[in-house]
Amino acid sequence: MSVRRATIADVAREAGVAASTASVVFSGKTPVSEQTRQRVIEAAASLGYTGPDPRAASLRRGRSGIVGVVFGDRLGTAFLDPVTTVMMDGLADALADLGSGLLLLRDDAAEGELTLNSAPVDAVVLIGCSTRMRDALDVVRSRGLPVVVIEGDAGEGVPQIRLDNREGQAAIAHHLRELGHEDVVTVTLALDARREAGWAEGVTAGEITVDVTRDRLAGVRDVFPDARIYVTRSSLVDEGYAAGQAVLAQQPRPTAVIAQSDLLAVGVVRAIRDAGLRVPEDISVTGFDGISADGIAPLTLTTMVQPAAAKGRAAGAAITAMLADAMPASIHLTTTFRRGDTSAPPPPRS
Amino acid sequence: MSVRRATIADVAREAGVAASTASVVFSGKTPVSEQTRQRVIEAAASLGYTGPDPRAASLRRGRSGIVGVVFGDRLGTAFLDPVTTVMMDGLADALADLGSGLLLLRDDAAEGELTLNSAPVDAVVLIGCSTRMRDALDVVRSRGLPVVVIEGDAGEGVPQIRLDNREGQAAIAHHLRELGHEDVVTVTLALDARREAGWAEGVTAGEITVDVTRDRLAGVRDVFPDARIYVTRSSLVDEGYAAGQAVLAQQPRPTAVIAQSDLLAVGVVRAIRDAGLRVPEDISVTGFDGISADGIAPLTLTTMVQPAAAKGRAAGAAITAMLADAMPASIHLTTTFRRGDTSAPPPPRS
DNA sequence: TTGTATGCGTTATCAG
DNA sequence: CTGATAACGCATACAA
Repeated sequence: MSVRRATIADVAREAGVAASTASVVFSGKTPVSEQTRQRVIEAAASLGYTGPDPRAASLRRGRSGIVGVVFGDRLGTAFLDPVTTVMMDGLADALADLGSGLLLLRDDAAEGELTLNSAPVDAVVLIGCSTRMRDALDVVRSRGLPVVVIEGDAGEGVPQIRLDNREGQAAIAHHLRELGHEDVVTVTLALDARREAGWAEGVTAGEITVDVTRDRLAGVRDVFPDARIYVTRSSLVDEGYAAGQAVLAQQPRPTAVIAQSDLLAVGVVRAIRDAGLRVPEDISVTGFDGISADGIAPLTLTTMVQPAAAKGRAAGAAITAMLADAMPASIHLTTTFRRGDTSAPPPPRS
Repeated sequence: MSVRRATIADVAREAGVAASTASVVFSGKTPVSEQTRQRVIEAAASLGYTGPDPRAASLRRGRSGIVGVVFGDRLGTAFLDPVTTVMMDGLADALADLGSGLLLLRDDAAEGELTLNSAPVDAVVLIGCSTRMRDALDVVRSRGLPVVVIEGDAGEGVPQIRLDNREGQAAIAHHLRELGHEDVVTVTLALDARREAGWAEGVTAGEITVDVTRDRLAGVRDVFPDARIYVTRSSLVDEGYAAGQAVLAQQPRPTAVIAQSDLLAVGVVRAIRDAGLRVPEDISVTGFDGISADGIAPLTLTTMVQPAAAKGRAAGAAITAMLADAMPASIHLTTTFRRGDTSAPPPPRS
């Protein structure tokens, strides 16, 4: 069956032209007379030639048309997060304009797997910034590939796509303070790659390697320096539920819970309801992200809405610029406050 | 900065060995004396050489280590579906064992974009089977690439990963019939690429180009030949909600709704509740997929659970086999019934 | 507008 | 265990 595939040389011979001419017919980079074009097309058809071999073309051109996206998580976990999903969609859009495809890569690739330095990519997008991401950065640097970091700090020379996580989270905290809350708990995303869940009182910024977590926590502390802290492993409803249960077991019980993501917030709300308490009458709950958070009907979450698709598109635009040898500036996107009905004044002191 | 990257030839010269020897040091395919290995490693380090250029390597080897996955939808839409997400995770796992990465491709790629025939892929996974998928199949065939189809029929010679959609849906229908239901509505996924929503009474199997939709509908009709049919555009909670509203406007009102996906079912349940009716007392609702369907607490959906991750893994295994020149058999996975509490006997006739 | 020559960076093969 | 050689399939600069 696949004895040997026809090459452009075969096509050229069949059509009676030079290989370079045939090549040009397919790339369209140079004018070709209608007559020879036809001959080449026909020859190709008769030989079952369907266009240049992408491998050879990319060696010659020095470009593969592929952009690598590196995830810290398993793919399934990453895409479980609606923010990531929407962001990837924006990224795919922007890259489609560039004519590039998206190659999914993990940063913990084992021996023999396709890795950042065995993958034919023209550029790389790093998401988040765990410790392992640093290694990824080294690889990318030494290969001289353009790289953009979303929600993480990769040092100078690497454009970033950032969000005003601290300011946004502080805005939520202010909102709660103005409602009269004084005793709040914050439920955070993972602090580091170890991903352990539980109470973490005296944690300092230096111990937190995940930028998003650190910045949002700082925002809370700007307003509530003494907020108790419950750490989760990742942004999942179930994790939020467990956190909510832990919070309810606290004495005294806080009057508000500031969750670092909508998914976590949904879990917290559920836990509160299942315990026979009411949101927001007994406890207020806030989220972060502004995804459509199902599952707490008829309530809607008080949250900060982030432009997730724009984040992806911005990354794509930055990549486009870098491939054109321009050095794009880092981009700072902002969140907007959305008042839902999960926040209200605290219940009267008992 | 990037004046010119070092090549393996530079490294070999620096180390005082032949290029082929240096190559072997990196690939590990042939024994090399410890001494020369060291020399090569050092030479590489001093030149900043980080390993073979993937583009050149893949041209030479004839393999890129990349598997393309073709989606009919936008990426964001595809990953909005939890079944797809989980399946992709399984696929990524299986391919990681193979050492391959996942390239995301769309089947409606425009001019200049990276397409199935300009992408350096070793094999292809097609998901679903819209009409456009047929074109994708032609391309893949003419390039002689191994291809696997998930939940679609690509004709002979193409291994399929299938689900017992018809039998599974019939099992649900039987369950409802045994509870005493006689008047049911089924809320289906999209019939074709046009994706129009609304009632579709006399639709025949021939008019349905989406295999999943057709098969599940057939399952319903095996038990309820006269079931009314409401078509949605895609598997989303909101679509299910709209469908639910349409169903409630029907006269007479059915006693049960068979949704073709859990997400649709959740939407239907919400619509019913918002209309002031109860599930399952007034109307029973069933789903399909067995994903963790949030949003109808405290109920859990009566549904058919499908092995989504296994679907992805099976596809990966099939690809692995084909790349080893074996022709894998098609794989038929089965769903299992899960009784939740959204189904109950119909209310007494009024 | 077409053809000629050259090299992109590797790695398989085989002889030593 | 090491080295010489020959592709892999194409696209570009340049000459005709």
